[in-house]
Amino acid sequence: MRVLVIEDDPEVAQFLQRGLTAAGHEVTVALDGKRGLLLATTAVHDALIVDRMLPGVDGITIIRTLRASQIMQPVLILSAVGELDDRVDGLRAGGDDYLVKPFALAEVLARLDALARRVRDRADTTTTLALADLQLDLLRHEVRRAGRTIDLQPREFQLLEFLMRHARQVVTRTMLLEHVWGYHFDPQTNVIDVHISRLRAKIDRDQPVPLIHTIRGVGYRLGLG
Amino acid sequence: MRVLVIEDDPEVAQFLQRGLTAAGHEVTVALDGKRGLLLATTAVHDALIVDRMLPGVDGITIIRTLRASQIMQPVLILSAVGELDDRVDGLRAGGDDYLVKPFALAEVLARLDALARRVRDRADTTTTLALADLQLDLLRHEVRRAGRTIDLQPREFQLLEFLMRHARQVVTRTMLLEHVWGYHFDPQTNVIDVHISRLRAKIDRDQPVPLIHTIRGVGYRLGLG
DNA sequence: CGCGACCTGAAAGCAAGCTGAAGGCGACAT
DNA sequence: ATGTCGCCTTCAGCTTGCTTTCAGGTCGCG
Repeated sequence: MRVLVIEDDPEVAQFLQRGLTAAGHEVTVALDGKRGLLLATTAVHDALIVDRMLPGVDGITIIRTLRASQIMQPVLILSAVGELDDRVDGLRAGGDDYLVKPFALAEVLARLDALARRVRDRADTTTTLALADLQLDLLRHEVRRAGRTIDLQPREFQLLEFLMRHARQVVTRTMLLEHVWGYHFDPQTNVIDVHISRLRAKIDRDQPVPLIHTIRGVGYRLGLG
Repeated sequence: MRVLVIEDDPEVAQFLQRGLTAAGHEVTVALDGKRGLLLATTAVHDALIVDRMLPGVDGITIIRTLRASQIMQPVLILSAVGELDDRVDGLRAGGDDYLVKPFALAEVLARLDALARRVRDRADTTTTLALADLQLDLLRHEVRRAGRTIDLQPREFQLLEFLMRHARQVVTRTMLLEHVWGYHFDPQTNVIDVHISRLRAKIDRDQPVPLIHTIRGVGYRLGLG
């Protein structure tokens, strides 16, 4: 696991570097906020450990900046004892966990593992789209509703995939034509209606709760309610 | 900015009322939780200041109830000193910021501003139009008033969207004909009246505060008062 | 190479429900 | 008091979307 440590206290920094390296992680250390931010945005890491108090760019600011740039690596925040407001601010800014100095190495490792696990879980779900009791496995090319496997035609599968990637949002006919059919014009036929109808027959038929909803004059929406 | 203060200590309540009013805000005070919840759900506010400890309905309960009803006004929580778990609970329940007694007026004002800014930013990115307890989600094509989902016809939706994009402004009949109907002439019928009527029936019926107002001889205005 | 199964998209019939026109009533202002 | 303006209801026409059927094309298998 590649870990970036942003910590200005050289003693703490070295302690972390040694401990984490010994535990089999690959560690990069930044001794001030500016350099830390640079490394965080340019190099690749699996997790960040950031001190709350830093010279130059503040720890909270670093997290905020990263989150604003859609960089979602897990962040473990370090803080001096008893800084109550810090804790709240840190978590609000997008930190994932909090550790108060002084801390034991074992604790750092444990929290790091927990963060990594959380991220991994998140990553696993990217090959699988899910909504309510409907699941779509992209790798196995398989669709399930309420536990039953459902056979879909290629076009139907594409259609459902697009709908699930935009779950709960309204999807217009134009969007469907563009992304599912690859048309950049209106074919002047009711292809969409037909395939929605076929998809409905397989997904929603015999189900107590329909998932495909028509928004008259606009398009369709996949979701509850 | 309209602020609802829910605080049972009359001294603190008065302190806030005076200070906020002096700073140009419009302040409503509720001295107990029950009345506070009533006001929060019926009247319209830009922000709430809620005491953590209240007789009757608890502060955390109020927040939870509001959030469950999809009322997302920013909430600033007040709490006695050193109640650490409270702070966490409050934020978990959906509070936006925390202030520990005793506090300076300047701090209240600063946090209030910060909350307002944050909410404004949030609104920009989620493509959601909001006015009072009325929300219009363009992405999901969904309208909610006081937490209840409302079904609108396409034309009604367009009409409401236009009104919300010009909230608090007077919208003339000509503007509506042009932007909602696409007419560049007067159809000599009462189409607008009809649809305003239908919209009112869905938006304002059974609501304590009407949002659609007629400006006789001019047009309509969406807003309070 | 030929046959058959199957997928896809077009067309037509049908049902639902949205829209806009008209008329009567009520409210407001002068 | 009276006229004007706006509100609400009704109703018919028509748009919109759903479903079924059919034909062309493709792929796989023998």
